[in-house]
Amino acid sequence: MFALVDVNSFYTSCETLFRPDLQGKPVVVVSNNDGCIISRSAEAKSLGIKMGEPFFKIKNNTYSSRVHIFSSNYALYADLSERVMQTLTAISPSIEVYSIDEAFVNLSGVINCMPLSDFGHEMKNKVFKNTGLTVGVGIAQTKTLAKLANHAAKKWRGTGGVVDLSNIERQHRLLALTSVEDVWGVGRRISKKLNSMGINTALDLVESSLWVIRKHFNVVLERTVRELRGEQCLELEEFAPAKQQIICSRSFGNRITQYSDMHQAICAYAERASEKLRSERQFCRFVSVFLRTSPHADNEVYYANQASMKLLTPSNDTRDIINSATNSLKRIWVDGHRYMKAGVMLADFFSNGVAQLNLFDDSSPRKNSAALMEAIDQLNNSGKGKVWFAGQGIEKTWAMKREMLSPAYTTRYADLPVAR
DNA sequence: TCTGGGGTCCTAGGACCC
DNA sequence: TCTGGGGTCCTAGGACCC
Repeated sequence: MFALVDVNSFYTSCETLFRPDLQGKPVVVVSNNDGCIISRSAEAKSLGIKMGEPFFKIKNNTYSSRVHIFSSNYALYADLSERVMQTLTAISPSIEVYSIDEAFVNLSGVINCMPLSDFGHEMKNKVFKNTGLTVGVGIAQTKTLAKLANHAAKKWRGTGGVVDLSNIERQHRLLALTSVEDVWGVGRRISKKLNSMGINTALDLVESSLWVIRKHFNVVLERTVRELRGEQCLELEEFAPAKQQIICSRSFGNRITQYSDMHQAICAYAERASEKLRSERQFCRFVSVFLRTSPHADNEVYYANQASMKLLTPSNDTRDIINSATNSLKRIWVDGHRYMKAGVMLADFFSNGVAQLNLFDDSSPRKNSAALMEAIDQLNNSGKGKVWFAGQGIEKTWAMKREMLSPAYTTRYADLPVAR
């Protein structure tokens, strides 16, 4: 048995946690660069504010003066997420952290101690006690069914935020009430195609033949159907598998038109990507850079391009990554565009041990590279100060917009809330 | 004026091998 | 006239997730 536990309106709840005056009011969090709505309090939802809606479009709506808006504060959300996960880890056999605000919990053996829904309430109460955040809990035989149960726990107040789907009849009743697009793994495209085949509810999907699903779609959807039937196809992944790619990309606060600005941005992204790579204890051989103008600007020529390089030897030295990223940038930069976004992608990873020197590589690996990178990472993680490579510059005129950012309540001494 | 930032998996098709 | 039957690896693109 699995439980899926997730925090209600996670980002928004993190914000109101430290602003009790805003509880019960419409609150939203917008994406990086203050672009789109990405989290809404219940009150904001009932105003009709949609997920993913561009912020500038609702800015001047009649209700907007009543809505409290926050820029994304990932330092805050990541810290609170960790506290939620720690609480769940402490009381359950094992968990898989699935995203910043949700986890699958392994419930094996729990049934010998107490009814599963009681355990669900216990998780909910413990998380609330430790963090002040409210979670929803869905319990079932497979991950996909647990997701469905969680969905129901959110939707119907009478459930008290916990739904146990162990009972097959209850399962079928819920399947009949759920439309296919609310099933985990069924997105917009597939649900449209399913609808055209007369498959509208999750129950329709469960009752359709596996052969037909496999023929018209693929093995992924077949697995979803099996999971909805109670056949476990997806395991609990307690330990995150090694990443296959690392991307660092951002939209710019203002459009970039100067090469020197773009060069700075690419250096900054390359540096951040290298940090992530080292924290994964990996070395990469593939470094790619992309940039693009706005796809929404009708009166401008759209330009998007990407270039990549293969390093002769796998590396996680920031200097190597910056070198090859800026080399690629030179090849795709075109004057005269108003660039909106750019990024750096790393791939083709090697673990420490298998990094092998290239027979024909003239340049020997950099001396003391590992020690230097470790020193930099330690300085930057110590809270004592920040060092960076000169390429990214000091005045980052291209940096993203975060005009409504809340304090780093839990991760910066100066921002600690004061209790009176 | 203004539209996020990450990821994964699968499939089809091309190039190549014997 | 007539052209097999296996494979592998790589890439691009499409679908999905949060």
